[in-house]
Amino acid sequence: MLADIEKAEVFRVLPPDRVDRLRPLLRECPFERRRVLYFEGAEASRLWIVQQGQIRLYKSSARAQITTLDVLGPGEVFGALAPLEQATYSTSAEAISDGRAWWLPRETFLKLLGGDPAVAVEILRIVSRRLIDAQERLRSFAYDPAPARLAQALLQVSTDGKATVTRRALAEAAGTTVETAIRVLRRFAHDGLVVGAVGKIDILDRDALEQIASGE
Amino acid sequence: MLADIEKAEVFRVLPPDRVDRLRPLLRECPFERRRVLYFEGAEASRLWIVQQGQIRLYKSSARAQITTLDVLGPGEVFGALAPLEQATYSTSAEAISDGRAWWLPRETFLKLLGGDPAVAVEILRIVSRRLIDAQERLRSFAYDPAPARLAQALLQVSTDGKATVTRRALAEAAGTTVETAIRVLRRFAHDGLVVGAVGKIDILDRDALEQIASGE
DNA sequence: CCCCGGATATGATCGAGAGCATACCCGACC
DNA sequence: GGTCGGGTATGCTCTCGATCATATCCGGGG
Repeated sequence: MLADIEKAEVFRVLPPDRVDRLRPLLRECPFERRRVLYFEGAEASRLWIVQQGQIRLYKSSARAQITTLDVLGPGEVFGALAPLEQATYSTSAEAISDGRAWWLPRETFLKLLGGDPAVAVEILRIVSRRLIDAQERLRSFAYDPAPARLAQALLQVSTDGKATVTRRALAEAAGTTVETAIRVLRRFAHDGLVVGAVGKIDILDRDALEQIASGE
Repeated sequence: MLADIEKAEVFRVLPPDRVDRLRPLLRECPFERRRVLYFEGAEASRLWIVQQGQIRLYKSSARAQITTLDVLGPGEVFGALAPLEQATYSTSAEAISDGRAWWLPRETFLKLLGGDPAVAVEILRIVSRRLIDAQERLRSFAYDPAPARLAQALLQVSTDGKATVTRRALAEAAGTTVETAIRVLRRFAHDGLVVGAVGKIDILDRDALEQIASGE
């Protein structure tokens, strides 16, 4: 839970008085698990900031194939980040837990961007980091086998050795199928690397997983 | 060939006098085909701008597996784009033709960024677009079969129905092997979609290729 | 002129993983 | 208590594409 937007990654850089002027412009929006905040292709009218809970950004193809691109937690921004002409969301956004978000109109955000280099540089920093991540995942998707990608996804979502995540969610983050995710995780469990339960995986041997994640 | 940097995507937004002050800070650097401008992981000390020729950004894994992430032409920027603390290049950059580039020191660029919202917003626009592309490619790599990815790569690099590209280069852009690229392109040729030569592919049926690229 | 490296081409093999079917478990809800 | 849906589990099959091997063509350099 994030008490205030002054802690959010976008607005950290602003002096307190600037944040104060911003506060009345923000709307709050509670969301429940599975709620889709927006779909890919819709008009990108809002910049969102997670206050509480988690949001995943994903893309879907034909035949219900889904790729999870990013999972965001409190303080992280998403939505109408790009100052591009064609203002449509490039991904869909779905809540993976109950929570709460702020949003502000794209226009307001763009004005903010153009008015203050600090904000623009901060957003650039955020987007750059995501680009670098995406490029690394691209390399991984091109050449790493499914177990490596699953190990990466698992390490990614785990916080201190524990991951609350279904096999399906892992599969969608790793670009594979539920069946493969289940089989690979069973093998990990058999080899003593993890212990699995329903919707939950505990990591026993992080080093070994990292080994596998980096391609043996 | 780009006559002047005022046409480059980064500096388009600057008024002429700002560009004039910038000009003395730029260095020129000629490069020949296959020259590597920098390697992934090296200190990101320069922002580069293509003046003439083409540069590809790529990542390599173990066993000489290479993924081409982007191909840049005149006016496009690359290199130390991200205002992050750990200033290392996140990809390698190699010339795929003879050409020429400008560069300016990362510090100079960062000062420029912080000093002018217009520049920061422009860079943000560029990086955002690349992020959106990378995300779409990620989806594609996760689920599209090799022929679809190859068709995409071919359409990407072709300029009005003609592509000057080797099978290997296409394979590296599509995340597959040379052999597969060759076989798939042969099939395309057999089906009358393209005609191939050494280092060159002409598109005959763009619609059909787009059909295949989007997953049949 | 010969040699070498890179590009294209093609055959043979083989395995990872997708796809499909089925089954079990369990919590939610009627 | 019964039903239903989602998550996990497992077997079987089959295809795509990676891998390995080999061959041809061609341009450039000694």
